[in-house]
Amino acid sequence: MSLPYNRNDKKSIIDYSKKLEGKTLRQVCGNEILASSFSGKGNFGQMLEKFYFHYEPNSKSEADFSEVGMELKSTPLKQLKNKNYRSKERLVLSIIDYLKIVQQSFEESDFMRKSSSILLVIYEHEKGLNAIDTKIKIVDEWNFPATDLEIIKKDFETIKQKVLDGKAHEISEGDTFYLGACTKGVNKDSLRDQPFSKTKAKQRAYSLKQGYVNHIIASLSREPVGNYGKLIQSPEIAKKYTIEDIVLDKFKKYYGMSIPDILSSLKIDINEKAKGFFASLTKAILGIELNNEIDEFEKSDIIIKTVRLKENSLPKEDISFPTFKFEDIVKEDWEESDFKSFLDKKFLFVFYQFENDLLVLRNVKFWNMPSTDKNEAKRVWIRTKEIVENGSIVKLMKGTIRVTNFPSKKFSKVSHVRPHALNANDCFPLPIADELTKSKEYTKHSFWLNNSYVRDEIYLKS
DNA sequence: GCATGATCATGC
DNA sequence: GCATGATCATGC
Repeated sequence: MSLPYNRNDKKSIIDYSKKLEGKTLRQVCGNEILASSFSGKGNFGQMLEKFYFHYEPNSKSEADFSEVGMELKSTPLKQLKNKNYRSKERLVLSIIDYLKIVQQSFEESDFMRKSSSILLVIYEHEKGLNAIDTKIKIVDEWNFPATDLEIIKKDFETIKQKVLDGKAHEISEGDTFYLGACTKGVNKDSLRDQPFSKTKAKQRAYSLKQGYVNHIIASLSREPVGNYGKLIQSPEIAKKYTIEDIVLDKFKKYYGMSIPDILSSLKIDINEKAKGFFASLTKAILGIELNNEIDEFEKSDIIIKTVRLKENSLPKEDISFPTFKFEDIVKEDWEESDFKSFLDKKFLFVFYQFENDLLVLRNVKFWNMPSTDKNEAKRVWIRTKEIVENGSIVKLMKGTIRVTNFPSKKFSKVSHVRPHALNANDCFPLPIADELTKSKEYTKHSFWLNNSYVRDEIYLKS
């Protein structure tokens, strides 16, 4: 069958694909799709390959357009409340073969062979709309800039090293910066062999972090979504140093210094009372202009947490996460839960400690949660879900005092559940009315990391 | 002095 | 109007 494009000519493929922009699959190949077994309800990527590009969806180890080494990928956008578009999810690439990766260099890796050139079809996700009717917004080829590729190469080496250490089962997305190793499979529990351990490991795929996909979308649409300042100015620097090296190096100069001393040393004046004071101070130390975002952190989905330690080294506060909806948690599985997706990220902790009334910079740490502690967080999450499912939120203590059954600090050393609301009347609806109070709503709650956990496992751990 | 529940302040 | 990070109040 003759194709409407030439597989040996990259430009021909791109030109043909560009015709998708502004259209839906129904508009460009609706008749074929409706006549097929998909009947308009298939997965967007599969329909795109089969009915627009006319090849069978496959999971071969070569790129989809192997003749020109270009891989076809589609990815959804979501619209924010402020009408701006962002990537809805990470971009999942090829499966990581644990047996092969240990023998591959980055240059000859599956990642490079399949994903160094990507033809991206970016479409608008709308809840309830069939994939055949979603509007295609941007179509273009993506190649990684040299600096990003150096960072991705280091990410690849990090993943490879974990497999070499017999720790494929402990891999986490938070291990790396731009290139992640995300779980993948129909069954999330699907397990695979690894070469240097008898423990089976979850199947994982190379993936680009959601923040990195946002960066790609902004670049391709030529509509900058914000102003960015860079920590790394050239591929040569990216080759020589990791993001971690650079960040630690910038902070180290100020270890032991009080905030007023750091401010005067930086020769800047930031309002110490302002809400974003610590975020501004971090940017200033990193040499990023205050109205800019940190390019490398945005692309890496890094969460910065500033912690103020008391003189006895216990953080003054626990660390909160966004409130969860009671109606959502009962529908979620742990693997897909919002809480887990936070704990899978990479964190940058900045520790200050009180000395009398002054805060002194102690140190900074990149951190992501070890898998054993994630199991502990899972236990907290499951207990919370059970309580909401059973409608057993409130209980009586000593016959009169009302307390919640939610997992407290005593339940787990890692995490607990606590109110996070404007006041006690600031509520979310309950899927099942509370047995004791008969109420169909309850004060907004969120998951917190225990301050003692932050002290013992993040601050004090070398 | 800490755990738990409650609330505040800011900025988008 | 609400999310988010920060802080307060009380009782053990």
